[in-house]
Amino acid sequence: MVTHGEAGRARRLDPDIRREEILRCAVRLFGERPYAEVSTAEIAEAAGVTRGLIHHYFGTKRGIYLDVVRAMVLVPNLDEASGPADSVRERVEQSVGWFLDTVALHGGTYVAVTGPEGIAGDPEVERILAVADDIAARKILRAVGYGWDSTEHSPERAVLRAYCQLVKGTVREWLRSRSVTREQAYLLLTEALVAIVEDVLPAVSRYASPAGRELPRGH
Amino acid sequence: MVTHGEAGRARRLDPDIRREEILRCAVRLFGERPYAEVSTAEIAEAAGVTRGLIHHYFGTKRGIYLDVVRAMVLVPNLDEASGPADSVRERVEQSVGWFLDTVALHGGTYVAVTGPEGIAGDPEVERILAVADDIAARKILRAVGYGWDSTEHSPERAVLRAYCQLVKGTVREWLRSRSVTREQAYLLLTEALVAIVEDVLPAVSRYASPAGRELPRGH
DNA sequence: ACCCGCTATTGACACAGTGTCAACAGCCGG
DNA sequence: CCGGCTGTTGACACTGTGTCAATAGCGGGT
Repeated sequence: MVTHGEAGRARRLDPDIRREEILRCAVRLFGERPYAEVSTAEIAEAAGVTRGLIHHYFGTKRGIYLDVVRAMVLVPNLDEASGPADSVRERVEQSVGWFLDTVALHGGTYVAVTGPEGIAGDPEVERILAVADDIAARKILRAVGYGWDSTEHSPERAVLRAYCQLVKGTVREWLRSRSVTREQAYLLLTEALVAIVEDVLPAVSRYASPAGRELPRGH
Repeated sequence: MVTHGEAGRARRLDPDIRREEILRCAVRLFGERPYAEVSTAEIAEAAGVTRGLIHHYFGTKRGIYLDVVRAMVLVPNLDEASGPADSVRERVEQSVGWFLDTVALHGGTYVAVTGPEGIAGDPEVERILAVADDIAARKILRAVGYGWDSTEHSPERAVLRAYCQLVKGTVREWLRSRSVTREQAYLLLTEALVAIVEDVLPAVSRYASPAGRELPRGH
């Protein structure tokens, strides 16, 4: 069952290489099975090293999982998608199409990590996912023409972060349950985003910032 | 730190009562902290019993957590919301408004359980959440007039399940981050659902079932 | 080519938390 | 008052994580 046939002592490698190799195995395992059911011993065996080395490089099991999540969630880069497009709808369609193609590459692990089944139940994991959503939200805002200065706490960004949840849910229905086709997923995400951009964002921007109302004085 | 001042042996109670009491404590603890950081010993202490009793009633830690998730996720009952409404938009607005009010009651724990931070990484947990989403999806479909026979695998239901993710994400932005107001959340969920009902569902229904296309011959 | 130091890698240890189970003891009927 | 039923306990075994001094592979100096 050992991926690497190496039975004896592991070759002495450059730390970066070794770390990379271990991470690759961890990504695969955490994609196949939920967090609790993957032991550090298993990761070590898959990587052809001993358990001690895992902790040497990543500290704790949570530590290596955080790196796995980071690796999965920071891969997509929406910037590449922005081609020449005039209407909001065209830009939306380009972004959504590009995202679906990208996420299809990493398939299972992306779904497992972003969904509820892979998570360790750690605030740090939540933070990483939240940061990734916020980055995505900012990029989407820029892609659809709402590129002005929006703070992280602005309702515009918040709306787009919520939209990211719709995206994840849709990808799950597409890749895991296979209850919608890629075309149907594309349709759903496109129409929803168009509705958000055209109907929700303008109205939301007219409201005062909720933080500004509930916490009037700085502090 | 013991919630119940009872130091000595716990009173002999009716199993249903005891079970209920333990579950109440577990709901609170799992709402405050992520799964991994809550030990069975802690739940036992909070409930004023010993750890052995927890396992006696719920089998495993996972077992009690599953019951917590079930309790949280099956509370909302969308049927009550359907009042006299003519247009699709009115029905959508009623449903969304009712849901937001309901979920506000359970606040923290609902968000913790449905989001990625409370989960244990168990397929069973995923299944419970999926079932809850599917129930909600079916109810929404019925509420907005798509009440005909839709199988669990139908793209219509899948689209609504994905919408449930948007709902959760929005509730999180509202209750946890406080980056949107209830009105903004209401607006987002309403517009998105209207777009789904009016634009996405009709188009999705025209497509052939994805399972039918990708798995032409049964198995 | 040899040795030597650096450090990647190991194996054994300690510990926390879960799950099991026979024994105990509170409540109820006779 | 006593005997059983069963809710409840405490001790045990086990799995898996995290720590650390000891080991051994590789490169550089001579």
